[in-house]
Parts: sequence; structure tokens; C-alpha cells
Amino acid sequence: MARSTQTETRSQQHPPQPHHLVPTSLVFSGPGAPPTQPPLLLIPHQHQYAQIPFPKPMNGSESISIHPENGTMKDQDAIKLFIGQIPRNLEEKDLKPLFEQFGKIHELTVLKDRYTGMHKGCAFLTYCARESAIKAQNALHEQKTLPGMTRPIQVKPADSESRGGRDRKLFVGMLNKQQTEEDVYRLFEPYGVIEECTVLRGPDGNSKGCAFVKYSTHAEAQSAISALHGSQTMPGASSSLVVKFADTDKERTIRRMQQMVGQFGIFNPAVALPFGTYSTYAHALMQQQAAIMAASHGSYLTPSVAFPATQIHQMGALNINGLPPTPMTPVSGLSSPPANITTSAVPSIVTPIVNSFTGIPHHQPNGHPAVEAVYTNGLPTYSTHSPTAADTLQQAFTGVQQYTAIYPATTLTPIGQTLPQPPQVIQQQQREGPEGCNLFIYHLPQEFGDNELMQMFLPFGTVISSKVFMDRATNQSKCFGFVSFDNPASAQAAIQAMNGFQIGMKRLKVQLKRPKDASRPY
DNA sequence: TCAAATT
Repeated sequence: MARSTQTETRSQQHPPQPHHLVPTSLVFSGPGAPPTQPPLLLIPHQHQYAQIPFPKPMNGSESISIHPENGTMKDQDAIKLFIGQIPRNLEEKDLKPLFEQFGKIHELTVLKDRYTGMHKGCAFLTYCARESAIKAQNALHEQKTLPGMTRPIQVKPADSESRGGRDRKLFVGMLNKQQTEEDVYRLFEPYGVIEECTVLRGPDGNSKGCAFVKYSTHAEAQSAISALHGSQTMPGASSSLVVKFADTDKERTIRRMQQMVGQFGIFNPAVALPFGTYSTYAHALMQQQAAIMAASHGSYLTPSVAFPATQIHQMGALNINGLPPTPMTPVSGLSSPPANITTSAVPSIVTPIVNSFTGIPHHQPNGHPAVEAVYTNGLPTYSTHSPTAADTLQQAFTGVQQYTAIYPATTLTPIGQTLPQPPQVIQQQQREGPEGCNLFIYHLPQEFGDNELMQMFLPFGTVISSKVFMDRATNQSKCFGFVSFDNPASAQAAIQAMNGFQIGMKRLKVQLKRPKDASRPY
């Protein structure tokens, strides 16, 4: 299929221009008004080709619909636009002037998180007239950058207006980092009409060696896979070209989870499950776990760096039952929100984490003592020093214990079913377990005593002994200790889960204790 | 080597 000569001019021959920042007023007017462009199919911009065809008008039907609230009417063939890269402090009323220049607005809705109400940084916009949408897209899409944003505004038909495109979107891997959108376009062009071609880049603008290519049809995408996947090895690439369908949203979520697992060194059977059998419920667990981990990093990492904002807010939005928490008031009294986190976005992360813990049943269905007793019991008191790292730490461990203590089994307990019984605490003197049941733990937090150590490992089974070694002279922890389980499987599970568990700048070392009599060869 | 976001 021949492309227009227009396309030929889209090469990335010049270094990316800095994006123009719109001034305080979002309304373009006078000399700064958006340039009038012919209705285009291919919009040039920094890192992306975006050929965005509008859905065809319904044949001959010119019926109208009336907005229930503002009474505006829209054409039957109106296009719902997705607006992206909106600063989170802009609401509908702030955005209206910007978009009204292109026509009367039928509906403009800023997307909010359903639980937290948090602005998602994007919106849907429907004009009364189809033509207005086309004008707005041509004038704004990738053309302007709203104040505070680093990337240009997105104005394009919402996914709902077409099929979303997931079934015709390809991921291209093993490109070399010098290849531009233009190069990728050339490569994929023979197999169909390309609607979008994006090379993924890091913050520095350097290619990540992969790209997305969206064809107009699934069949075209499929033929590109057949023709190109593995067909060649780009100079400098470590293996042959990868061409496959891009991840679905679900897969992306899973991928992010896996990254979190990698990042935080968590492994918990109950949480690992969603990789096989994905469920919202499991997702909620994972999200929470990640939130907890984020809290434990509070003093070292900017949470917004660790997680996309949407994720952070989702984390807080679900309690352990996978349901939205009803009250937003802390009830547990376990800990106060970390005082060290002062970024405005952050309290909303931390508070819900604490809140969400209230979703834990106070009594087991089987009549055993409350799970809460297990994890509240003997938690360190940090009230004498500033509630910073230690406080978040406390939350972190408390949280880990909650999950694993409530769901220690390798299968998720369906909601409403009897929960597995938490492992019994057998208080003891220094008891050593059988071979393979005794762990050596290093890099413990200074504040951890025997009890905290036990708390940390209870989720993995019955702890028959826990001992933190103390310096006799100073009565300070030596930051290592021993934990014994009653069976080797628990010990192994604990190693899996906790070895490498990051606390502040350090990672726990969790390994089998060397048997006393295991004489080393030399 | 899988995006920032799609009610």
C-alpha cells in the first residue's frame, strides 16, 4: 500500500525540539493560536507517529442525543476523545476553556479513581459536533504541553471508539538503540497500514531498544509477525528481532507485579498465584503488599518513583478482602502514619495501608484467637524516637505478617470460606529445631528483639525459637539472630520469602544455620 | 525488551 508523500517528510532528522509550554492561560488566542492544519492522518511529533483515523460516521444517520445535565446535543457520529497528559490539578472547569475553542462541548469528564477520587491525569471529551473533535485533535494532540507536564497533551479517539487496538498492536523487541520511529516504520510498512509507531525511550530520550507498532487490522499485524519475527538480528542487538502482540492490560499489570516482586525480593506463595490464576482478589493482595513495601522504603525512596501514581492509589483502595474499605479512619491503632513522608501525594498512600488492615477479621471462624493478637503482640514500640524509618518498618513487617499469617496456605482462600488457622506460637527457651529447620538471619534492624524476629517469621510456620544476639556490654542487638521452625518446609519458605528482603539500605540475609557438628573439610 | 493514562 502506497503511503502519501506526507509520510516521507516525517523522518527524525532533527534532534527533538523542547516542547512548548503553554502559559498560565490554557486558552490559545491571538498569534499563539493553534496553527490551522489540514485534517491529517499522520501527526509528526517527537517520538511517535500517530495516524489516528476517526471512526466512520454512521451511514446517513443524523440523529442526536441530549446530555442529561447540560442539555447539549451531540451528533450521532460524534467522537469521544481521550485526553491525556493533564496536570492533576486541573478539573473540568479548568480544561473547558482550552477545548471550547474548537466547538461546543457535549461532555467533559476528568477521570478519577473510583475509590480515592484521585485525578488520573486524563479525561474524556465529547464535542457536540464531530468536526470539533477532529479540529481539537489536529490542533492539540502532541502539539502542546500543559504546565507541569513533561510530555505533550494527548487528544485522540478513546479506546471505546474503536476496538482499543490491542489486537493489532505489536511489541517489537531487539531493535538497536539507534533505530528511530522512521526506521521501524520502514521495516513494518510493507505488511499493512501503520496507525502508530513508537520507539520506547527512557527519560533521557534514549531508545530502550523496543517499540510499539499498531496496524489497522489484526491480520496485518499477524502478517508482520510471520514475516519479521526472528527474521534478522539488528547490529548490536543480542538476539534476533522480536515481533509479537503487545501485552494486554492484564499482562501489563502482571508484569508490573513481577517487577515489584523483583524489586522488593518478596516471594509469597499466596501472592505468587495470580501469575497463574489472575484474580482481582489476588491483585488486591499484591497491590497491598507492594504498598507496604513502599511504606517500608519511605525514607529512602520517593514513592512516586517506585510506583506509578495510579498504582499507589489503587493499593490503598482495596482492603484484604479485595473490597473498598468503608471507613477511611484508622481503627487498628497499630501505628501512626510515617511522619517522614511529607510529599503531598504520599499520605494518601500510607494512610489507606493502615486503614486497609482493618479489613482483617478479629476472630477466626474457627474460634481461634484473633489474628490481630498474633501481629500486634510484642511489636516494637518506637515512641521514644522519631517515628520515621522504624515506624514504616513496623508497618511493613506487620503487613507482611498479616498476609502470610492469614493466608499461609499455598492456595488462596475464597472469600467467605474458613481461613486457615494461623501458625501456633509456642513460646520457649532456646530450642533448636531439627536439621534444616534452623535459620541464621543477618542484617536485622537494630530495634528488633526476639519477639520481632519471631513475628517476622511466624507467617511461614510454627516458630519454636527465635533469638536475636545482643552485645553484652552495650545491650544492643548485634543485628543477627536465629529462628527455628518445627519443619524444614517452613524454613525453606522463610528463606524464599525473606532472604534479600530489603529494609532501608540493607537486605536481610536468611539462610540455614550451619549445623554445629558439620565440620568443614579444612 | 512491554508506555502515562481509557469511566
